[in-house]
Amino acid sequence: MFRIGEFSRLAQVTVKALRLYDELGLLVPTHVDRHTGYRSYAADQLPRLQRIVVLKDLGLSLQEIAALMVDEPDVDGINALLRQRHAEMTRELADGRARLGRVEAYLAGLQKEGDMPAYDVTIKSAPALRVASLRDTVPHYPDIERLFGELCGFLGSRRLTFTGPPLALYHDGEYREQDVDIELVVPFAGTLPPHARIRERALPAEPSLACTIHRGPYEGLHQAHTALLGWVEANGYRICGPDREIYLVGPEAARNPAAYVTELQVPVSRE
Amino acid sequence: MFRIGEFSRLAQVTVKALRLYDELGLLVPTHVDRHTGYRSYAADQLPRLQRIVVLKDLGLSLQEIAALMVDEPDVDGINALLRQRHAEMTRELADGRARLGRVEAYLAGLQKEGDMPAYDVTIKSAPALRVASLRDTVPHYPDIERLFGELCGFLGSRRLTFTGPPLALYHDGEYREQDVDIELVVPFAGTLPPHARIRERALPAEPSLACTIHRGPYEGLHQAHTALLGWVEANGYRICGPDREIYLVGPEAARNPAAYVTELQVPVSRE
DNA sequence: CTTGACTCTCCCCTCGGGGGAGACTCCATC
DNA sequence: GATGGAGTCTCCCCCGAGGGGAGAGTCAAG
Repeated sequence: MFRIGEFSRLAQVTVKALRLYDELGLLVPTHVDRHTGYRSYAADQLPRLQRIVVLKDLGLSLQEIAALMVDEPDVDGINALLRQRHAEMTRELADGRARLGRVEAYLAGLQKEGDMPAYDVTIKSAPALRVASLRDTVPHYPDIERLFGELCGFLGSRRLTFTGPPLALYHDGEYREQDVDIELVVPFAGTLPPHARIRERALPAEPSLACTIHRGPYEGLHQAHTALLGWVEANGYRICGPDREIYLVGPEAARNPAAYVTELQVPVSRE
Repeated sequence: MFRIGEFSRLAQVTVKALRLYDELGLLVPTHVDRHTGYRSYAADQLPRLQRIVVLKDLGLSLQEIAALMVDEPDVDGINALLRQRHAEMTRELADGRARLGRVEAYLAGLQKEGDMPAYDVTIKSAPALRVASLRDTVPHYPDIERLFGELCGFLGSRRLTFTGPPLALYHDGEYREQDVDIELVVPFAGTLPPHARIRERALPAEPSLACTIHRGPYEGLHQAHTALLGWVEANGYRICGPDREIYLVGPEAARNPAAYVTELQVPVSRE
C-alpha cells in the first residue's frame, strides 16, 4: 500500500490529479483512514490509473472515462467515442493547419509592408435579405450616387422603412474603369409598389464572405478591394460570387467623406 | 451610432464578447449613456473590432491584444508574438498528429483484439538513482530470485534501507530463453561496504520510457513485454536502452503470485 | 398604457487541475 | 517526551473566453 505521494511518484500523476480522480469516482483509493482521511493506494490500482491516463491522452474527458469504466470497461462505447474523437481531431488538425497558414500569411504581410496591414480581413456569413433592387450599367463609379438617390427617393416617397444599410453588388467579374454593371439594393419592410426599374428581390444567404472595412472617401475603395482580393488569394480561397459594398456610413449620414465607413464583402469558398 | 445588438449583428461578434472587450478596455464604446448604461458604438469602430477578431483568430490572447493595441499598434511586438505563436502552433500541430496516430493505433488494437487491450502503455520519465547493483548471467529466468536473495540479504545484513522497489535491467538486446544477462538493482540510502559481486552505481535518469504494468505471476511477463514492444513499434518509437522490470509487489510482499505487480519499462526515443 | 424586444449588471458554469492557506499527521531525531 | 520537517487533509480561488440565465430597467410601436 502506498500513500498518495509515493503513488503519485510511481505513476507520475500529480497528487492533485489523484485526489480529483478520487472525487470523480474514477480511481478510489483501496483504503481511506477513517480518522485522518489519508488515502492508501494498492499497487494493483496502477493498471486502472494507467488506463485512465491513456484514455485521457487519447482525448476523452474524465466524465467520459468515468462513464466507460464504472463496471466492465465498455469496449463498444470506447470504440464509438474514440471514432468520434478521431473525427473531431482530424477536423481540429485541419483547422490548425489553416490557422497556421493564416499566421504565415499575416507574418509575410508584416514583412512586406513593414507595418500593420491597412485592411484586416475576416470570414463572415450573411443572412438572406428581402431587398428593393435597382440594377444598371453606369459609365463611372461616382454615378452610383445618382442611382442611390433614385432608389432611396422612391422608397422614401412610399413611406417604406429601411431595415438595414444599403449595399451594392458588382456583377462584373473583373474590375473595370467604366460601364460598370451595378446592382444597388436596400433591405426594407413593407410592400413594394410596381416601378419600371426597381424590383423586389430575395438576396440569398451567403455562408462565407471575406470581409474588410474601408474608412474614408470612396476614391480609396479600390485599395481596399485590392487588399481583400490579395488576402483571398494568399489564404487559399476562391471567389464565388459578386462583390458587395455595404454603405454603413455614407453621404446621407456624414458630411465629411473622411468619416465614411464602407464594408467590402466577397463570397468565397475553399480552394 | 449603433446599439450593441445591431453592432453585434454587423460584426458577427456576440454581445457577450463585446461587453467583455469593453470591460478589458479592448474596444470601449464611443458613448455610454450615463443614465441607462446603454452602449453606443460608431461604425468607425468596426476596423478595430475587425483587427481584434483577426488577431484573436491568429492565436493571440485578449490580454496580448490589449497590450499591443493600447496606443499605436506595436508592429514589432505583434511580429514577435506571432512568431512565438507560430512556433507553438507548429509544435501543437505535431502533437496533434502524434495523438491522432495514437488514437488510430488504439482503434486498430481494439479492432484486432475485439476487447480492451490487456496492457496500456504510457510514456514516463525516470529520475537518476543511486543503486546497489548485482549483474550476472543466469541460465533461466527463475534464477533471478536467487540473485534477488543475494542482493537483499547483503544489504539487509548491513542495515541499509531500500529507498524504492528493486528493479532488473535486461542487457541482452533481444529475448533469450537461457543465459540471460541480468542486472539486479535496488536504490538504497547509506554507504555500501565492499563486496565481490555487488557494487554501487548511478543509474542515469531516463527522459523517455514506454511503460506498462503486469499483474500476476512472472510466467506472464513475456506477454507484457510483447505488448510493450508492439506498442513501441506501432507508435513510431525506437528502443534505445535495456528493458527494465520494477518489482512493485513481489514474493517478499505477497504470498500469492496472482497478486504480484510488476512494471515494465523500455527507454525509447522518437523514430 | 401595454407589450415585446433590447439592454443592463451580477452571478454561476465550463475543464483539468494549480496554488496556497490553515490544520493535522507521521516519522525520525534530540 | 518534545520538536521539527515532510507529508497529507479539506477548502477556496484561479485560469480563458465567454455562455446561460435571473431580475430589473429601457425603448419604440400599437
